Amino acid sequence: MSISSLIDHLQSKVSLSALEEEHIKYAFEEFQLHKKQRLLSAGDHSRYAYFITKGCMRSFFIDEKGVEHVSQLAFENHWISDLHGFLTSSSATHFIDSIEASTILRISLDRLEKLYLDVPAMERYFRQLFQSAYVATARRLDKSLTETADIRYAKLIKEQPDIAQRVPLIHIASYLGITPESLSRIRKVNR
Amino acid sequence: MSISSLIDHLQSKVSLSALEEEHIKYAFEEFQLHKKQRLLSAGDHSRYAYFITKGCMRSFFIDEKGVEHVSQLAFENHWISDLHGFLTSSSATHFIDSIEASTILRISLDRLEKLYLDVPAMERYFRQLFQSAYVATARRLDKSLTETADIRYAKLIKEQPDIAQRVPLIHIASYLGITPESLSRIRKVNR
DNA sequence: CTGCTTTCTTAACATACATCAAAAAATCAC
DNA sequence: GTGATTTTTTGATGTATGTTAAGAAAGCAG
Repeated sequence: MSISSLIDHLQSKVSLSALEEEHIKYAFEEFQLHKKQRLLSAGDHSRYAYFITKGCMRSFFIDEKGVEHVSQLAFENHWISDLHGFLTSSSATHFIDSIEASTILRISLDRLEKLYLDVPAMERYFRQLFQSAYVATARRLDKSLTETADIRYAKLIKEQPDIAQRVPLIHIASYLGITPESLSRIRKVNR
Repeated sequence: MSISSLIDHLQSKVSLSALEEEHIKYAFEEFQLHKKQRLLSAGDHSRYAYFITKGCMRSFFIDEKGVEHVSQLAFENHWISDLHGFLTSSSATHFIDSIEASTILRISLDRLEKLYLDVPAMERYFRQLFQSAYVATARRLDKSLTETADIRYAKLIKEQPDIAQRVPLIHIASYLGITPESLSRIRKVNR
């Protein structure tokens, strides 16, 4: 069962009693996605946060010119969601698509808030998760304003070598904030 | 007393008993900074998180070429710190300077962790704070990779008109990831 | 396997912003 | 208030990356 991946992941960060595990298991629903399937569209009511137990997902938005911009790339044991919409129970600004066939666990905001009360360690887990996510994003922002694209690409691949294998160039380029043509040129030079 | 600004701010987000307020008051130390004073240098042990009750601060790092890059601009009722260093009890990557004369409350990691246990609402407060900070930073990142500097400047000033009054152009430019010369030209066009 | 679609590469040219330099304006220290 | 320092402005020129276009390569459906 895919839920045990989530339990293992949570146990690696905070400790949980058997009863607490039951509360958690009860709060999530599991489902499958095949490759390149849409999970959420901008404008949809953003009801759920998603935990990936297998596969690879991306979130992106579409600008006024109709161009896609990838905001997140996420693999196993990571969360993906339209957080702003989810946390404020409003509509999504971002799309979420699978890149590979994936197994997902989802939780609604109601259930998550209930879980914070039943399982205080979950509040701790999410405080730490958001802390780390904030620090990581702040660093990514520092770099995006400071370093040239070729350096950002080199560091990304060094930190997450998976990405080069599992994510098409077109999405990596978008994640780095450059065009596929530019990334293709960057790759050529480093070859 | 400046600590009451913090208590008011916390009460606006979570509810606190009189006893809990006492725990909080006990955990913080207050001090003053004059204009353009250094609070933390890169390489220092990053011992504290700082809450601004009055004034204006910036955090920045210095790249290999010796150029400053502003990461955060913060006013009253906001936090500023070298979060990575603070949370991992390691050394700071960023500098923190006052822009205006400021009144600051500081808390050490030890005391904060104790506070999480004595005052569970603080864990909730920080979970929500990091949640919001993460969402805001993720949006800023989306924009920095997508929009041109003149649009980012226009939106920044629209969202935080204070900044144009209280922060020198040189630091706003850096915060936007452009040179002062470029921001000066952007301002000229919109005049 | 075969045609169709998507992804990747390459090239010529365009543009946003950086760099360098220097002067004007504002702020600060005494 | 006066000179020194910092900040802002302006101009000339350079560079990283975007845009447009088109073909090559890879992946996919039947």
